[in-house]
Amino acid sequence: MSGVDPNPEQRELIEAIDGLYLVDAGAGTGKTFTVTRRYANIVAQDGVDPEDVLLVTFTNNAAEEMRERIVRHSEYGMRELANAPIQTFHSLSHDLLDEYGHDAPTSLGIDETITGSTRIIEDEIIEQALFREFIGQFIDNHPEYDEFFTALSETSELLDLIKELSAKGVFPTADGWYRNSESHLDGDFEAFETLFTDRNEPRNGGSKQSKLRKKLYQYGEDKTYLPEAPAKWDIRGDGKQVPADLAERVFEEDRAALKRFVHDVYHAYLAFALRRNFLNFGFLQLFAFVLLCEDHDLREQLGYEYVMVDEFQDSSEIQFKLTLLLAGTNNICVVGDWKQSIYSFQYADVDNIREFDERLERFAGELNRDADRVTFPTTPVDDKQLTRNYRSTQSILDFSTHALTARATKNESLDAEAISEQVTPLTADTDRDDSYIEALTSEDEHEAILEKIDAIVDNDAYAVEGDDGTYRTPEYGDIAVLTRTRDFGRDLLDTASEFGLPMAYEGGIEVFRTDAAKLVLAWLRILERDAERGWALVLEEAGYTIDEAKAIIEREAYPEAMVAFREDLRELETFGGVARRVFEQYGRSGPTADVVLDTIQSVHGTTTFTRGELIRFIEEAIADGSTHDVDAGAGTNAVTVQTIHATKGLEYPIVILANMNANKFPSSGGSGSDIAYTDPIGLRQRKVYSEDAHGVPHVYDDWKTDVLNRCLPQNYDEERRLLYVAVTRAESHVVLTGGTDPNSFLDSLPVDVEDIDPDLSAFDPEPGEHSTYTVDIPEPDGPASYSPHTFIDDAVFEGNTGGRGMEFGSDVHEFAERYVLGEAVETGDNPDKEHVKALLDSLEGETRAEIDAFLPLTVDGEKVTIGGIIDLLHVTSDRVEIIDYKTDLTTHAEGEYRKQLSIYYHVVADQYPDRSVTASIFYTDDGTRHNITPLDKAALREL
DNA sequence: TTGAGTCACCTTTTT
DNA sequence: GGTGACTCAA
Repeated sequence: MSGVDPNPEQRELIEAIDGLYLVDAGAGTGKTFTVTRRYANIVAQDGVDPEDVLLVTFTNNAAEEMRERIVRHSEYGMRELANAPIQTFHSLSHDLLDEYGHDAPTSLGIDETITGSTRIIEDEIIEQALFREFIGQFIDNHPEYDEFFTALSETSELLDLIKELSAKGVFPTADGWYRNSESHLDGDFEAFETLFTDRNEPRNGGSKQSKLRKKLYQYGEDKTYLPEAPAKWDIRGDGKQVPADLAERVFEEDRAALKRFVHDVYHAYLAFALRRNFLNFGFLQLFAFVLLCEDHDLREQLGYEYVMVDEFQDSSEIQFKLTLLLAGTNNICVVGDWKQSIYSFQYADVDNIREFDERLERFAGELNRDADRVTFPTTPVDDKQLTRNYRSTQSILDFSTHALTARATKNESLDAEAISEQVTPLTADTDRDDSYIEALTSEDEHEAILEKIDAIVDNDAYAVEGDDGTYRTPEYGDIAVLTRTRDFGRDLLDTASEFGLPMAYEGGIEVFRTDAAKLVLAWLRILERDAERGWALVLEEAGYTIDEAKAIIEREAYPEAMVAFREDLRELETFGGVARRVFEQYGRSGPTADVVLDTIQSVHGTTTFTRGELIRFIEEAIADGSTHDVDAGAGTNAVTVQTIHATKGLEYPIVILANMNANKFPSSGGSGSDIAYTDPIGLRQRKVYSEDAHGVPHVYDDWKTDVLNRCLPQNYDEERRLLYVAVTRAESHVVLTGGTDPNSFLDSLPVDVEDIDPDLSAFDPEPGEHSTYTVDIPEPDGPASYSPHTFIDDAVFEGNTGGRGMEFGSDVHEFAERYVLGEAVETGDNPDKEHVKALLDSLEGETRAEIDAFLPLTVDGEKVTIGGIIDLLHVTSDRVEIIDYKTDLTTHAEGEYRKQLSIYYHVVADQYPDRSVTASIFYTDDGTRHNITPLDKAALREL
């Protein structure tokens, strides 16, 4: 980092405070230093207070850091700056809506209000659940859109689309689209045609077919088109190119109905969210934007005298526009580095910074169309650069620029010259340059990395700069292993632990997707009900073939040692104990096992989960891929492992960029595309709906969509920027590593790749400090009035068991089904099965079952068959509660559930005439419970 | 040697 | 859905 005095470039920026500035601040150029000094300089003026200066960051941590550093270098203290607008776009939007936004929704024709109690939904999983609830109701209320829903494979695609639209400033009003945002939905044919033509150029001087024609070879493969779809030969033509008029044929399509559908879903979801008193991050900005657009007085009153936006390459389109609405003068300074834009999946738009001038002009024009909203001149924009790098050596900086032109695939054509022209070269501040830049591949990449780390540590040749500027030999804590994927980091961590090398993972980890967690889950399932899925995994782990395992499970002739182990486990009192014992048995002692253990212990420590509930918790965690934050304890001398995304903004003396493997990095398909205006933003009907001769709905693929998708080129620019970010984290040395199938980045970077055969037989790392972990456990779902013991999935809870529940797994369900179907099935002394059998036997009338429907019931003397078994029947001495757990409203609608529960209600009420019977649906995702007023028998018969 | 067609393999990041 | 290794033909 730069010293106390700014360098000339920095000084120039610190002192240039009036006017429009676009600052290209490369990695390690002292950006935060400069921004905080500039802020101090601005507020040092007479008549300028911190309230007049808006400083936007992208994370709350960054905002706090800014605040602290400003305090150190300005006359203002922490107290005076506590309320200064140094914050993220999201928290700023939140504050604005809190104070002024009560009626903002009316501008979009929504009669709901935003209040101080409106929650911000941060957890994606929770929002998905709310959206599912919403969409279930929407489907019920809008039968006219059935055909669109039939054509969707996942309704969650709609949520993704809505979030993307809100990030791009496309909002629905009561009967149309806000301002001119509809144009985004139609796409830009000219831009599309340019792409199309480019991709349709024949190659090798005209002798080779165009990329597009080759791509269209697969046209129609694994697809079902309607008969009017053109044939493959018609699409591809017979020359080297695809017929030029294909662009028009696939682009021109009447999307009016589709737009109406998206509009209505979008608008209804906004209303639903407000009615349910929540907003997501995107909607926060959406309403803040609407508020600032509509309320001219507020905007003028608010208009900041100075605005600075840090990390501008991470901003989205709506955030750019918010910046313009928030600025009262042209004293705007945006600081960033397009080369470090790696968050497109969070709707960051790299063109905000790359094409700043053009966008500024255009956005200001759009905002000023019907009123003077941007009252300051948008030119001239003064470009500034920070080019002195205080982090890395010159050879690392030079190497890093090659990352931006590295080929992502073997045959990728990219205009290296054009890219290089956009790169502002950085100059290292240090004269010293004895950097190693190396690359290695190995059949065992993990072990090769360990060997390399061992070779680096305490090796004078890899000296690193110490705090005092002198050079010293490196230790574990100087090294970071960066990877594209979490998976690789996690596995590497386990290998390191196996060999005793101190290493710590930092960031979110999918604890329950680890092998260790899956082993614990398997044994829990075995303990619970000798579940097949548990035994299968355990037997496979022990080396049995699939056929052998099947035979063992079939005959329930489990290996003796395993049965003995199971009985051992049964003796243990806590789940933590079970997990620990399983890890001992399997020799799992690595950090991943520790995290799993910690997580399980805290789950059990903070709640009173039953074993079945714990199983379900783990199953859900696996399905969600939910992550738990893992942090290395401060001050530990261990190698750090992180994903590249997690490492942004940090620096390490030595960087090992691992997992340079095909299909992993770059990931297949690249990371998001830059095609915002040519693409009609996902607004393509993928499939067409019709009915066959029997009236059965059929879903067809839409040939135009298929072709259109193939016209859009793959874009690996962001993957290259990731590579760039990784390399520029390094201060002194860089090592790239790959496995047996290295990626083409390795081929095209100017570095020799050595294939090595690691030998760790004599490996004896110094003992380092192993890190400790903290694990965040989510609160369990469920209403407070219910003890977790009543949450028994697939269970019948009998009063006469004295309050103890029994849990039925899928094998019990299967038993129930086959029993009803009249198959000869044995309960095998399984108490659960006997219990179910008793229940089924107790039902009056002839039982019958159909495929996928296995609990036969009699209502009013008539046989009724319904699919699915009720989740919980809670029987006590004076009441019976019927509870059905739902997480998913997409397949059924609430009305359907009401019908099902009503049937149960009558059956149960008949069986227990002396007790009060209630029926309710419990939505496990948001923990709400809805009581169902049962339909009466006459109404049921109608149905 | 070059190009068209065919086929097996793999699929992420998180404020 | 995309890549790259493969086969076969010119």
